Amino acid sequence: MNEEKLKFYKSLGLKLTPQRLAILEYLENNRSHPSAEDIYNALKPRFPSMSFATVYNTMEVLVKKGLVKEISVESTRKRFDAFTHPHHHFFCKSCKKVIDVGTIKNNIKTPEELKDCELTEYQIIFFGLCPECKRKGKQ
Amino acid sequence: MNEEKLKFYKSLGLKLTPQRLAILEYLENNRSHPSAEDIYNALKPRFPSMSFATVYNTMEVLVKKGLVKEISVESTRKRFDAFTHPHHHFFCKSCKKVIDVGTIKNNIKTPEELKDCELTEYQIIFFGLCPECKRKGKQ
DNA sequence: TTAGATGCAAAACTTTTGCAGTCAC
DNA sequence: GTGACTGCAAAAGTTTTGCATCTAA
Repeated sequence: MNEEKLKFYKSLGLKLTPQRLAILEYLENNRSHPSAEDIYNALKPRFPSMSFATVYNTMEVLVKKGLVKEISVESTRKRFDAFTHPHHHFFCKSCKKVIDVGTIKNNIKTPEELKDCELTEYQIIFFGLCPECKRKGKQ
Repeated sequence: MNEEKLKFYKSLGLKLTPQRLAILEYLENNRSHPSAEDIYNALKPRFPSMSFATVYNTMEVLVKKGLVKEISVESTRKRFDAFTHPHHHFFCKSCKKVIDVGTIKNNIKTPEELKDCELTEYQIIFFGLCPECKRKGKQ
């Protein structure tokens, strides 16, 4: 990880432990929208003593700092997304893969039903089968 | 529940046990997008012996028959929606309430990234604070 | 009569919590 | 040195599973 990034992370008030750096590095090079377990498994070889508590704690901090988003594609576990530019998602019902989708051209207006709400964002999630699962005839 | 509905449910091949009828009735008059526990708690008084297994089993069947949808607004538990006309959702980050939103006027085109996928549907979820939580200054 | 549903309990899976020890700053 | 982080283990919350019993059709 380069100096600039390290400075940036420190400027956010993050205490940069080896575990956190490893998580940040893993997320940087990753568009797979990993679950907590994915992160844990990926880092286990380098940090055999690392615990789930550390993963969850770190992810909570990163979400608070705005570096990571939780996405609600699966209804029974969290998936994390470190690509924070506005975009949307596709979720494969068969293999649970998530694919990034660029922003939608036509702007979506605030619906009438929500005029008294305080809106912070919206997500669009497409569902179906990814190319691989489609080809394999999954459903 | 009227005759017509009963016939309709039977025509789907549903075995209509008292518990199932109660769940169907509960869902019919309900736009709160209940969790499994909400359903369980609502029916417990009438069916003190009912179990979670029955709730989950029934919901699985109803989802398969297309009478109910699972919605992914929370990432740690399922929420069910028995209103099957096309629509979208708002999720209050504070009180977890879900509000129905009508379909969006401008059609959303299939994104280029997904041209090789088999798409079955898309969901739009708005996030923020509902009017009550906004007024109370929640966050 | 019987395929399929129920109820119960145990297990599985994911996330959260408390706390003692440790470490980045 | 100190506040924040880590690791561990236990607990909490949700969903799934196996199986004996029961029941709607």
